[in-house]
Amino acid sequence: MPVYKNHPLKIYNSLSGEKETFTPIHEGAIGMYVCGPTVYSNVHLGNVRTFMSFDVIYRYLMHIGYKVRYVRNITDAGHLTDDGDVENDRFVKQSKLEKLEPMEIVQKYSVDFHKVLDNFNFLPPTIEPTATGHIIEQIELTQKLIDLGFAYESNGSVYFDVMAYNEKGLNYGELSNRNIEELMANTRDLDGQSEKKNPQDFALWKSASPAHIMRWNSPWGDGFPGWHLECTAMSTKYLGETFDIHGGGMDLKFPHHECEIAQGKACNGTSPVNYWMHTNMLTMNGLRMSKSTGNYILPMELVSGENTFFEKPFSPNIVRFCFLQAHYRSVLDISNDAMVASEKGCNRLLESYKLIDSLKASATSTLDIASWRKSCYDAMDDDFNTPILIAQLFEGARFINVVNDGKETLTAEDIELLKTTISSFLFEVLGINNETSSNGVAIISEKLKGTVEMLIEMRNIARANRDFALSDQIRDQLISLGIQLKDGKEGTSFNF
RNA sequence: GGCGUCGUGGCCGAGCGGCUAGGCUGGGCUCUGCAAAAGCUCCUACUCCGGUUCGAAUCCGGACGAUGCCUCCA
Repeated sequence: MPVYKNHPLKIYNSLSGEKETFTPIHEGAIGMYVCGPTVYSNVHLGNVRTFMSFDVIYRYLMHIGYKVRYVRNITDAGHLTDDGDVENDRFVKQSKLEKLEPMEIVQKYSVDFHKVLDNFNFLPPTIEPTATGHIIEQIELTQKLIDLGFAYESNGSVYFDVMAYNEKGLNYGELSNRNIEELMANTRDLDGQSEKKNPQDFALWKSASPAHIMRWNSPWGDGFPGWHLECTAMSTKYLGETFDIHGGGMDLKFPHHECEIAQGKACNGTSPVNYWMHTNMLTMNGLRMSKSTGNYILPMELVSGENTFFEKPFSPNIVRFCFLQAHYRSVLDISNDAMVASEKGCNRLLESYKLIDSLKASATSTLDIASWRKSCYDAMDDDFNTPILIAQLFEGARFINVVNDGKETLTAEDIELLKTTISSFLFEVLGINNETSSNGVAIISEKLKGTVEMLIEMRNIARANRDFALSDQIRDQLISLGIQLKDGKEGTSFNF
């Protein structure tokens, strides 16, 4: 029997507003689509949190035996800053600012995006399609929507007709709980909206002015695709007309995901997605991060320490651990205190794990490892509750420590079970990197290691001679260099 | 104004009708030449006001306060 059979997954579905028992369309296989970044600037830390949530979801689904096709797109065209103004193409705007070609902007920030994700130990998606690579599919979809009476052409642009959609008994607004009449009443008039029949109509294809560099030929003249359409085009192509999971940030719910549902239903008559998942926002020091207010930090600035918000650098491992200590549907606030707390906690987990191979097996176990292991799975099966999983891992760390102290006993089989459970959840599922040292710095040099060992030896001689002034001097000077000596029963060891 | 979400101990953060996570900080203990580090251990909170219930942080109503979306945004 496949492993996932033992794991009745519950997923909170944004569409119904309830936790639902997860049933994939195809036995044993899952199609998952997550809206990727628009590569016109550096990835936002909040972006990292969203993608990290889905990274862990992807990892867990595979861990319990599912075959997962994970599609995460890259938006490299068509994302306007203002739907009404063609000249607000993000890429064109940014290319003028940086004096680069639009595709140089795309390349620059795609590279940045992947670099950050590598640093944070992300698994790559199985397919990472780009909008510009799917222009033909988007043109075809646009044509289909026109043919079916869901879209109209106007001045070389094509818009989705929200009223026509609603008149056919389909319900625009079902995901975000919006009422179309109220939407109309509350929409501000924007410049350039005149070519739309209705302010709620959204662009499927945008006509490009002669000055516009990013342009493709279409039945309606030169132009570029609308943002909402690319996700429908790519998800349909790689995952089918209806697929299992679609994810993204909370703020994409409306209008982006709402539009995807409308496009999918209009084209295929069925809702494109069975389970909608939305991650919540990340705040810093209690405030929303935004460039304009200055409450803003780049992922790599957090790692390098080159910023004014945090007193020290934090390794990607610690950031990952911190993010996963909150549930993906909750707002998470990061601050110096929160990061320091995460660093200590994460290190405690990692340090205890190092002891597991030296644990002595006993004839009987006084701890119930099997039921503890089950509670780890229960946590993840309940809408991917990583905070509870982490709490359980701390319980596992305690098990190691009390057995190590001889206060409890474990059989060899239970020790092995404890080890594989911690390692599969901590490293494989949560994606914590076990290769780095406690503060995330890569392996120290042999020379430095030898030097510190020599100093420890000299200090031990001083201690044997009761020359505590000298021994304490060695200890204190090393600590001021960031090298922590640890006197234990087995001698002295050290930590960076 | 419309549609949502949320308010938990010093801090972060789960839980979401009874059994009251976890981390950090702080106290105690063990270890130690003394420390540090580490380990064990202790510290019972749910914005306010009503209501439902044998029983509410958890459900319902209201107030207040935060916050997201409604215009690009993870």
